[in-house]
Amino acid sequence: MDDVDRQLLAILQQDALRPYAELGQAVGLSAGATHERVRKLRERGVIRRTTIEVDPAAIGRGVLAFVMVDSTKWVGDSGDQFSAIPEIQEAHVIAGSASILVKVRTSTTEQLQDVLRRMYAIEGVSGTQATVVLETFFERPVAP
Amino acid sequence: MDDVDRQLLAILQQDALRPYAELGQAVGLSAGATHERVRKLRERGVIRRTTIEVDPAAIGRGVLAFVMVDSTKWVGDSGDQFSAIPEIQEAHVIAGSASILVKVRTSTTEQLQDVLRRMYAIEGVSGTQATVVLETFFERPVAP
DNA sequence: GATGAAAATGGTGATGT
DNA sequence: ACATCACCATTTTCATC
Repeated sequence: MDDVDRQLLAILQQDALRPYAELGQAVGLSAGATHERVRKLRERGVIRRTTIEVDPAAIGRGVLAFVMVDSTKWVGDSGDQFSAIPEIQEAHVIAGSASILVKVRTSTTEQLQDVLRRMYAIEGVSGTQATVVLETFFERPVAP
Repeated sequence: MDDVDRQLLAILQQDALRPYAELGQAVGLSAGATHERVRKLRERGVIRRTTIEVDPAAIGRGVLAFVMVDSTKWVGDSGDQFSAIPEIQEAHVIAGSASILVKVRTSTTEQLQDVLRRMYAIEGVSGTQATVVLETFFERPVAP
């Protein structure tokens, strides 16, 4: 993980389809050497996968909300329960007054309400506190 | 935006490097037609870009926190101020008691503290409430 | 590790239905 | 809007340094 690797990651985050020849030119390496670098980054798991960024509004997910989930029981291993709700994009165990923080995307606030209902059905969940997003300033990849 | 488009998006989210021939086979189209579909999805902005998913811990961003930011002034157009802090991965204007919610990734909690310090320097910011993530259940693309 | 070139593969565009 | 095909850029591998 030297500086060249970090540069490659930064470029690939912006456009993962750039030819190795161009990539190499940007970092001062041959296409072959660049290919080898990227291959190893994948192998080591630094690059988890190549994916596409989809506009949430275009696929009927225009409403974004963060929900703090309170619980009475230990919910540290109920990740699958949250994963079963497709509208939940992220779920984290947190330190603080609440237990779980989830990021939810729905098409309407009614559907958001329905997601809350389904979360209450999870064993141990005793409360939710939803925060609706009015405007997203930015969402970007982690800077290497 | 029919069902085929949604299928294509779902597959490409998992692996954006799948050949068009394979993609087409999965949805019952020729490689050429599939290529055309994907091209239009890009053109329409449904697909924003193809990118790589990087393991945060591997690039020294092992600490994840969500921070509620309180403010005394209107901060609805200070997105650039937050954007200037590279450790901030997301920033949203929210409804509720706080004004802004940001997602921060740092290598240490000391560095997290430093990010809070830099946020206080933003005009109008009057308080922060950080919630540190202990474990991430999952983070996944929005389901089409 | 990096290089450079050869071989395999998939992207791209024209044409026709 | 889709299928087929031909061409060319890119990926991928390998011998070499």
